[in-house]
Amino acid sequence: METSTTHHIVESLTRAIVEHRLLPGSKLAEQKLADHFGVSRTLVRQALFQLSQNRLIKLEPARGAFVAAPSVEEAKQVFAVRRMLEAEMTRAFVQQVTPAQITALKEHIAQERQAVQQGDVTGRTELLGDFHVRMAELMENDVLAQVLGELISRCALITLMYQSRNEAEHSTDEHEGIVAALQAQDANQAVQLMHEHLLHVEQSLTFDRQVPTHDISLALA
Amino acid sequence: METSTTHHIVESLTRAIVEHRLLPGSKLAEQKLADHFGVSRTLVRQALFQLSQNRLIKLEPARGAFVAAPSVEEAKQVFAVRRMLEAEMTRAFVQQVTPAQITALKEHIAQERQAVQQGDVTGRTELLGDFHVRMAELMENDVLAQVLGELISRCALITLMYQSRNEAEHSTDEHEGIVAALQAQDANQAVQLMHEHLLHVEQSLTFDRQVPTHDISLALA
DNA sequence: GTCGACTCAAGTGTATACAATTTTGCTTTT
DNA sequence: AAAAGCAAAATTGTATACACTTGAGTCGAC
Repeated sequence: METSTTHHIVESLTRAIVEHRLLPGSKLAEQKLADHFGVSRTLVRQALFQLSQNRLIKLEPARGAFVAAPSVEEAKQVFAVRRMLEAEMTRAFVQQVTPAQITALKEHIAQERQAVQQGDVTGRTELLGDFHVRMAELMENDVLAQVLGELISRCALITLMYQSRNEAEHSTDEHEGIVAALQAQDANQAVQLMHEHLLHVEQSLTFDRQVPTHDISLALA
Repeated sequence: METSTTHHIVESLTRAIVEHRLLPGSKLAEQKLADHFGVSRTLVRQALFQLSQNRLIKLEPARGAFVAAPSVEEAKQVFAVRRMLEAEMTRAFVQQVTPAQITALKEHIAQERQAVQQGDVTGRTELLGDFHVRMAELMENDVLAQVLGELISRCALITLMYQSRNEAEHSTDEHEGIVAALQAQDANQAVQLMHEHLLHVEQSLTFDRQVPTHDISLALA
C-alpha cells in the first residue's frame, strides 16, 4: 500500500501548515488539492486522513478538512505529559551516557544556534523540538523516540504561533545546560533542568497572544 | 469524512485480531474483506490504513495487509516508556487525588477480578490495560489518556499472546496495592509499586513461549 | 422586513473501472 | 528432476463516475 506520492502530498501540506502559509481554520478542498498536485482525489484523501492522525488538520464528516487550530489548553496537557516522560527519560539517559552521545547532542545545539542567529523561524522550531527526539533516539528506544516525536509535532503548530526569538535563544541555552549535566552524569541536576526547561517553554505559550486566522467563527470566539 | 461504516470494519477486524481469530502474519485481502462486509474496497482500504496506524496490521507496498507480529523486543521498549510515563503520572495523581477517584479505581478492580474469575481472557486483558488508562482519564488530561491508551494497545497483541491467568490475577493484586498507596497519599510507595508492577508484567512476556502463526517465514525464523 | 421553505451549486462519501504490480503455475531447458 | 523463464490470474494502486449531504441564495408568505 503506502505510496510515495501520498507521502509527498503529506509532506507538502505539512510544510505549508507549519510555515503558516495555511492558517488554522482554512478549508482544504479535495478537488483543489488534487488539481494542484496533479493527482486524483483518492490520493488527496489518503493524505488528508494521514494529516488528521497527526492532528495537523481536522476532518468534519461531510464538510471537509480544515487546518487544525490547537488550543492553548491542549498544548498545556501535552507539556504536562512531556514533563512526565522526559524527566524520566533524562534520568535513564544519565545511566547509560557515552561520550559519543554528548558529542552528538552538542553538535545538534550548534545547529540550533545557527538557525536562531539566521532568523530561520521554522528551522529553529523544528531543531528545538528535534533536540528532545534526538535524545530519545540516542537511547536506542524507537518507541520512545516515536512517542516523543508525536507529542512534539502535536504542539509544533502552537509553539510556532507563540514562540519569540528571545525564547528560542533561551531554549538553546537550556539545552546546553542539560547536556552539561548529562556529561557530568549528574542525574538529579539533568532531570531538574529538563523539567524547568519544559516549564519555561510552556509558560512562553500561555501569554495568549493575538493570532491571525482566516476562520471567522474562530476569530470571533 | 470519517464514516461509521469504516469504523465498524476497524472494530470488527480489531476484535478478530485481538481475539486471535486472525493470527499474526495472516494476509488480509481487500476484495475478500469487501465481500464479507458488503462494501467496496474503498472503505476496506480506509479501515486497513487506520489499523496500520494502530500497529495491528502491517501494510506492504503492492503486496497487501498482514496481521502484525509484534516482537518481544518492541514490547520491551513500550514497557520502558510506560515505566517512565506512569511512574510520574502516579506521582502527580497523588498530588490531586480525591475520594471519588479512589472509588472509581476500586470499582474498576472489581471488574478485573470478575473477568479473571470467569476466565474471560480477552476481557481481562482489556480491563487490566484500562486500569492504567482510567488513572490517566481521572487526571483530566486527555492527551495523557490517549498517549497511554496507544502505548497499551500497542502491546495488547503481545500481552494476549503471553499472559497467563496466574499473571493476570497477580496484576489485579498489584493494582489493588497501588490504589491503597494512592488512598494513603503515599507518593513514593505508589510510584514504586507502579514501577514494579510494570516490571512484573514485562517480565511475564519475556519467557518467549511458543506462539502459533500462519506465517511460514516467521515460524521458521 | 424577517423568517422559512425550496432550489441548486459545490463538495464529500462510496462504488466501480482501469492500470500496474505481484504471485502462481506451467513450460522449457539443462 | 531441478531451475529458470514466461504467461495468466489474482491483487493492489489510481482515476473516474455517481450518489448523497451541506450550505448559499432566492423566492414567497406573513
